Amino acid sequence: MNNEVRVRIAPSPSGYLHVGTARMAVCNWLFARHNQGKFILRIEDTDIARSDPQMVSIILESLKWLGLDWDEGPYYQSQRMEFYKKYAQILLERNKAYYCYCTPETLKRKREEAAAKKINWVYDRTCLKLSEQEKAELERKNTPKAVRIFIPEGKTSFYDIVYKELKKENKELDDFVILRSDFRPTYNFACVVDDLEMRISHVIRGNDHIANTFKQVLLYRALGAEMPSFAHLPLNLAMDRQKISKRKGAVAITDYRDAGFLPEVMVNFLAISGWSPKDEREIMTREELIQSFSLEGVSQANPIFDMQKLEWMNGEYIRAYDNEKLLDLIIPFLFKENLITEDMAKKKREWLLKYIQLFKERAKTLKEFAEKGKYLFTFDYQYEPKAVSKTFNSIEVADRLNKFAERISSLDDFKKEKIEDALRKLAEELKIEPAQLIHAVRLATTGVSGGPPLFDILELLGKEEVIKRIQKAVEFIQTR
RNA sequence: GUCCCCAUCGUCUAGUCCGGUCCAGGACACCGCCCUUUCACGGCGGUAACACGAGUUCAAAUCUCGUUGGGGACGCCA
Repeated sequence: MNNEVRVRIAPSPSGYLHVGTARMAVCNWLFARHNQGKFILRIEDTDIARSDPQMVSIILESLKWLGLDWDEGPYYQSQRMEFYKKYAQILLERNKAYYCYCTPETLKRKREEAAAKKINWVYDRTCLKLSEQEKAELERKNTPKAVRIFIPEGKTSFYDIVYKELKKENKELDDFVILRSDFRPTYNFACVVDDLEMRISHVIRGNDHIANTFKQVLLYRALGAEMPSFAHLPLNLAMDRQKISKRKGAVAITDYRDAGFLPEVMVNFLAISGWSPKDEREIMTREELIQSFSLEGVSQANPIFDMQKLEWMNGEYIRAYDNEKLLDLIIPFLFKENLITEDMAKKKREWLLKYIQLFKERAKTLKEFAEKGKYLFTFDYQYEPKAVSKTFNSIEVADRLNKFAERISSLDDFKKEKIEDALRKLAEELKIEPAQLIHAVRLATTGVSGGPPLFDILELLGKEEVIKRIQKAVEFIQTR
């Protein structure tokens, strides 16, 4: 099984699961599932200072939430140090790498000097030119040393599934460090060693890694190893065409979860951002995505992350969702807003299902259920100022509301049809448009001017509550 | 400063490999109409793009070159 598809997602635990990383995870996962391959999770935590174990659990949680199950791992680079040492040793023995005794301070100074003169800096190979005597002397003094790869002359090229043939002159590259003076590997080296050891068949990652890939190809060559296939995917950008960052809105996948987006929407949306199935489909099930996904269909230009389209898609999914399942997803949001108690969640399930049905066509996110329908859960709602001046514009309105309250108090069966009958009849008697009364009642009982059909709302509120609310409004109008 | 990549409606894209079927198709957003007590949903319709300039060709969104614009990378970060 040498041609088994094995892909990986390799987040670094220096932050939450970024949407960009999540998109890469989605593409890798879809590619693995499409080809009946393996999806491997590897945590790139060689930078101890910037790695946080707590972040690891958030990343795992985020991947699970998205439903991107992995077949192997998580592997931790911090626990694989012997591999990196072993491979570095091989390169050293074959003279493909050499020790560098330069201090980071010296290198930084040289780099800055070069920048000041506006010249391109590559490592000047100071330590490659060291004589045996000089080396012995440095060794005797126990000078810290890093390991650098030796970049040969020539050019390096590789075939990218998305970008086709990519090449670069080796002189543009420098002898980069592969092992730090404390023996920890650098990113490019650890990445190659692990991809090799894990028998990764396809490296699918962001196009910001193209420059790294040249270095990695050189590493594979130096090791005499066979290379995986590469596919660099375009990067999602924020609306201003810059990289998505915290300042520009939600970056962590958990932020989207907390804002009320469905995991299947995130997967669907992330999948079709930068990739298209080539037909007119956009909303696709997980199975359809797996079935149609291919790296050949990935575009080369960086797509902008379109929040409005994400919201639209979330709304589409919500509308298509089964009410029972939807309710279970919404309940946590109701808790968070303190709209219901555990007890109510159990006992008022039927009522909550009706409420869900009413707001289903109006919500773009799960969170909106808790926001738009808030007035159903609390008596402590405010009247929209604009609607007040438009609808509660005379004392007459208070009289009409009182009359309506009287009418409904005599209703035995507080069902929407009956309520509607009562209201229309009253409007006729008062010689006003039913709409006029409807708007007044809506504002009185909900505090807002729009929303689901009024009679459904009233039925849901119940007779006593509606009457109480009308009284509240009447008092409000009278004291204006 | 050096290098790499990209370029179709405001946004995501189809078409580009294998030039003619494209006075460029779909979706989001926007606008209008219908439905309607409202807000939505839904239905119908509309505005809107081949970055620019050369070249090749009977014919170019599609091929070539240049310009411009955008993105990315240049660490003992990942």
